[in-house]
Amino acid sequence: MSAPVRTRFAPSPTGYLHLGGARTALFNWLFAKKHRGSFILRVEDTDEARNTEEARAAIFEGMEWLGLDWEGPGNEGDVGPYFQSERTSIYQEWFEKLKDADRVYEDEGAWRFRFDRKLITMNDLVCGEVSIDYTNEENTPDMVVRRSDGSFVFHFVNVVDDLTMGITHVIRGEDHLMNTPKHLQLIEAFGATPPAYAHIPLILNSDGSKMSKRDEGAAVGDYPRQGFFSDAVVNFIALLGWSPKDESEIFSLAELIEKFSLENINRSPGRFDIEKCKWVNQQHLLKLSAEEFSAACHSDATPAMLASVQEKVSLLTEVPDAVAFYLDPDYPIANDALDKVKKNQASGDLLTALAVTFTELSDWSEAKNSIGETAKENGAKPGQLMFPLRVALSGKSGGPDLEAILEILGQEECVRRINRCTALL
RNA sequence: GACCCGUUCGUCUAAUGGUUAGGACUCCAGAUUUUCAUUCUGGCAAUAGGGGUUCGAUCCCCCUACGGGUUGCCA
Repeated sequence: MSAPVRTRFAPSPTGYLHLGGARTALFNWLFAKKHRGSFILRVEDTDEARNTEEARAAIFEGMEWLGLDWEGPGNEGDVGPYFQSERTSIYQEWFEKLKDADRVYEDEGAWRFRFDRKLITMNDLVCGEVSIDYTNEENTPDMVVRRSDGSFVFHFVNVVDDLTMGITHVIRGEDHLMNTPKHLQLIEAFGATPPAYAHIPLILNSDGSKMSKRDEGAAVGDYPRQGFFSDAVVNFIALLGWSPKDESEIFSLAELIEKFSLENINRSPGRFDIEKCKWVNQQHLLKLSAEEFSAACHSDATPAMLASVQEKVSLLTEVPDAVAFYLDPDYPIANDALDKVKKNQASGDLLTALAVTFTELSDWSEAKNSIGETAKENGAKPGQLMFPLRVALSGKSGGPDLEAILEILGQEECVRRINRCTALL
């Protein structure tokens, strides 16, 4: 019988939540949920220069937006505090243990931890068995655990926190793989049992370079205003470095929990592809009910208008543009669309005839049928009239279904827009 | 430089010691939608290179190349 799973995400407040960090958080969260364990958020705010209120808020806001709930700040459990800045007495206490065991020594005011000079082998849940040779002091000099100003360094606090918080699984970026033997040495010196480790591959830019703050897609905080849906972003980053091993690709959070496992995490770094991310977003948008979609849009447009564009957009930010022609009676007709209409000499006459038909129509619900009839009466195929009509009504060559446009705009407005268009031909 | 990890279509990935190496995004072409940016069908496109082991390697081993990571009194 093993202890209940406890995972953690331990970001430092840098002012934004990195996409890679978000995925690390997600994997920890998924693993904890999957095993009905706890997911702890611990803020590594020991670097005072960057540690501001806003910097901390960016983490919480990002996590909330992604829908990852945590034990930690704002939702305290019994292993707090959850800010490293409030844990110095704990570090103090654990540092004494190292002193008592004679594993640290002073060096120019700082304290160094004396490594055991041997081969350290770790058994990573993702990377498998990896060994690092600590017999060579040149390559692995004793590390500073306490600075000359009295503060403790990352490796030390990270290990003490994981131990005192009862963390069972450390899932973190591969950039920490080489840190792990150091952590293992510390844990051994404390006489404690190490957690299981799983190092996940990094996320790179689409050109393979390291993703940093200013790169496209790097900051989770940018996604909402770019029109992404949180479930879609979660879905997309889950697929970067992890695979369900079948051909499914679109999942809800609940389905992800169900399917997730550490064994299915890859070893090689993945590149961020905004196009695929948009496509995943579109798939999630398509799954929403008309009500959910229109609520997500936060738009002044009517539900009918929004419903007509739901399957036409891949980002929420495309919605205002997609419905703009409904709301603006003077919505300009795009030049390229108008040029296409002009290509067919008959367009003008067809539209003029249709304006007459529409005006005389007593039952507006018959509008769509009357298009084909009008075309035939004028010796044309329905398609030759449909396209000019679309352009006349919406000002664009593509958009919602014509029947929806007809219905939403209404008889009078449709006639007016047709006449406005023929005047330009 | 040293050490560690990795390498399947442009990208995300699946698979197996024996497959026409599968799917998805993108792109292109058809279809259908009387309109369309939806949908459907089809197409382009990959096992980094060289050695082994083996009847047979994408898969196992070695070397090289390339990519990434670590090498702080940053986290």
